Amino acid sequence: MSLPHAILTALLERPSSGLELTRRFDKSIGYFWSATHQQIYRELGKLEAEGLIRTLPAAQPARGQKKSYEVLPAGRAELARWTSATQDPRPQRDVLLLRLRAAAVVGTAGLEADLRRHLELHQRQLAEYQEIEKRDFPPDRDAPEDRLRHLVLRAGIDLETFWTGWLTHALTEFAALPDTD
Amino acid sequence: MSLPHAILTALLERPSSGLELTRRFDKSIGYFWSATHQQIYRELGKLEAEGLIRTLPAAQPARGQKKSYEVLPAGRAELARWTSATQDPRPQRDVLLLRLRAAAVVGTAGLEADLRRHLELHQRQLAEYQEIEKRDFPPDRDAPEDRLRHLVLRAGIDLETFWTGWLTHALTEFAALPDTD
DNA sequence: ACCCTTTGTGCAACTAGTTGCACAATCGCC
DNA sequence: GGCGATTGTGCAACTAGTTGCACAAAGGGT
Repeated sequence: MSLPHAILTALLERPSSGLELTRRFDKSIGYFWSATHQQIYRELGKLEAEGLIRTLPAAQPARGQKKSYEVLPAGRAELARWTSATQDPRPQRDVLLLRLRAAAVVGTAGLEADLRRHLELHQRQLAEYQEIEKRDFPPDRDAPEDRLRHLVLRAGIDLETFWTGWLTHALTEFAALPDTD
Repeated sequence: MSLPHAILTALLERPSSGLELTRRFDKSIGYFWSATHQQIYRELGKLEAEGLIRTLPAAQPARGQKKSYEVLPAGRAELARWTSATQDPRPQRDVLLLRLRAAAVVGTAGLEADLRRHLELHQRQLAEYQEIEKRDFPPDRDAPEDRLRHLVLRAGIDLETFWTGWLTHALTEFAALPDTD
């Protein structure tokens, strides 16, 4: 049950229309919570029905007509409740590790190329994060919200650093492996 | 579409019944792919219907009667195909990071306790992995499958190391923060 | 005036994963 | 020999996320 809360957070940061939200999910928010525009529209409908958000004044009713939403007090309260409630981490699921384990049984043929591709993707992502860090978090900034946002970005950077490191190591291991087929 | 392949891998490592699979998913496999017994039984049924696995000889038909499965050649082929096929990483989703971002907007009240709890969980997990590493991967072992399995375990260890480190850092940041409510 | 692209909203159907429950066999024990 | 715990299999209903498509409005070019 996290998508509605992701949307509430985004709308609190800035009231937006469905498409604007979609774009923001493709960028910053999507770094740790992704969603398609279909999901977002559906969820906006629900949130409005529940009275947690509402459309901004200049409300055109028509389809294909821009419609912006803002968060109501009830929405903010719900978000605060959710943020502070204890939650268990959701179960791990990582396809790549699963494939590696499968490769131990059926052979590593073909896997190396995809590892290389993943490495590139993670390197690119890491570079992007570091760019953002340089741009948005110069060493002097330290308002509380900035510190929190920076913390989140650090998690992203450290995670990508882990993946690039691990994948690099995995590839050198692969090079040393006999060609199991 | 990874659960069937996780099951195929597990069955290739050792033919098992539904409940045995469930236990193994709770342990080693569950470290990067988790599933409930209900999911597993359902999937076993599908895999059998598709001709990728079959029940072992001493087949009791009755309910509440143990039933073991083994992988058929078609199943092994499918697993090999899947392992080597290129796949995009699935979208990131991390609730804790999302909550932190929400906290930047609605305040950090209550979050700290849960961060502490998560830290403990990750520390415990890390200790468990390190235990396994010491037990199962003494420095001399290096058959190809062992190297691959070790690689997977290293990923687990490094990930947990990242999380404990990051959470520790997050908690010191929290301590320095004014009490936003 | 017409068409094509972009922007924007949305429904429907499907796949994957979760939760809650039911029920059969077996084993130990009192 | 009946009773409760454990082992084992499974269905049904639900929630979350994905994929494929439809359609309306606005702007730009020719």
